[in-house]
Amino acid sequence: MKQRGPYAKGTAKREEILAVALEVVAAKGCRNASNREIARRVGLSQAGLMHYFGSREELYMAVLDARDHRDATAYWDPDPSFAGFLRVIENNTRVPGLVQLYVEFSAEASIGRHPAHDFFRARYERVRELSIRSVRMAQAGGEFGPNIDPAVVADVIVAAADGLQQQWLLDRSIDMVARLQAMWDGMATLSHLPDAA
Amino acid sequence: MKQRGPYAKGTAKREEILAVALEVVAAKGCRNASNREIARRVGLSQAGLMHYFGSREELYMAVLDARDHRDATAYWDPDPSFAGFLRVIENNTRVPGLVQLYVEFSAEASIGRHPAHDFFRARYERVRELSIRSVRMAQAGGEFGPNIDPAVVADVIVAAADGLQQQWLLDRSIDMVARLQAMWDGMATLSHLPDAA
DNA sequence: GTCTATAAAAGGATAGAC
DNA sequence: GTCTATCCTTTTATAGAC
Repeated sequence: MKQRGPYAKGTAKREEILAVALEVVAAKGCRNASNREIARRVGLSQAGLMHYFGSREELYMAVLDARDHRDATAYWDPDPSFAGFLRVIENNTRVPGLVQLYVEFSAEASIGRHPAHDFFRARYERVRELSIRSVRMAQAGGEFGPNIDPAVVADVIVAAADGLQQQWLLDRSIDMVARLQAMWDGMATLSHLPDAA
Repeated sequence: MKQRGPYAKGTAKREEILAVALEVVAAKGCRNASNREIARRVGLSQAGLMHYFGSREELYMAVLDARDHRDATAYWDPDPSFAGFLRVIENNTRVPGLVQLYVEFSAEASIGRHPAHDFFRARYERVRELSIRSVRMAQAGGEFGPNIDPAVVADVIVAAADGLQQQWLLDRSIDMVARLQAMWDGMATLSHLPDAA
């Protein structure tokens, strides 16, 4: 995985910036994190930082994108099921900075003309498709019955995961995985009934 | 309900400020809304605005608090059930500014030392209790069976509602009520099984 | 690739007059 | 209650040297 050639240093620095950005966000929140402080902590001037990421928004998008790629490699790709999804959530409890950034920045970006608006819309579509796929897998395996719309289940699963992350930020004792599991079981049961949604 | 006496004008102005704050947040998002613009739109100087609300955070807390009181009066108090909860959600689709503010500001406040941190923790506790109560009511009425922890259901319901609001901000065609209803039905079904959570 | 310097704006908050 | 005036801070972003 190691980078070679003339870009090795630049790539390493980029990685370092992404990591430090996360620390600052974890400590002060995304709204009150500043490029200046991230630059200072990474041993760069603010202008130096902007050389790597053209704007605050691009930086945060890059952080979240890197996370998604790591999660895909570690959890989704080897196991594109609900169990894999739960592992992603469980892993999130180890990176509170990322959860803080995701919750805060995606909320900020939900306004119409935000620079990251399309980024989050596209991300949501992707996650939704993955989630639908996991429901279909469960249907194929018999865990879920046929009498439920996978899209409805997927939307609710993703929504609950997002909402639980908000709750978890306020109270770290919340067991996100257990609650998602209970919900999944409920929807699975419902899907076997003849008159399900 | 009309205010009398020496505070009538001050109260009316407060109300006006709360409403205008909402418009600005709806248009630019909570992060990029400024006290200056809110003040300008309400025909006040920024210093004048600060006379009513000591800080940006207090203003936004007041907006959300007023909403909660309205919702309680209109929906919760007459009907503290899941149906009442759904009516609150359905009503939210008519006030996108409030949803934007809630999602964005609560995310910002989830950081430890934020001025509104305690406000949101307390609010979450309140909503959670209400939600638990609605599950217990459903158990008493037989819609829910006894084999499920009302707190687990309540947490997931609240989480899904929050998460669906995020989704809805990005895509207004999402039917939050239908999805919450499907989820509720799933948990209800599960609760009748002997081996539920 | 990194810095210095600086722009240019906006932010929240306060003091004190009326 | 409201304004003017002002403060100080902070922000992102750019220009141009090295």
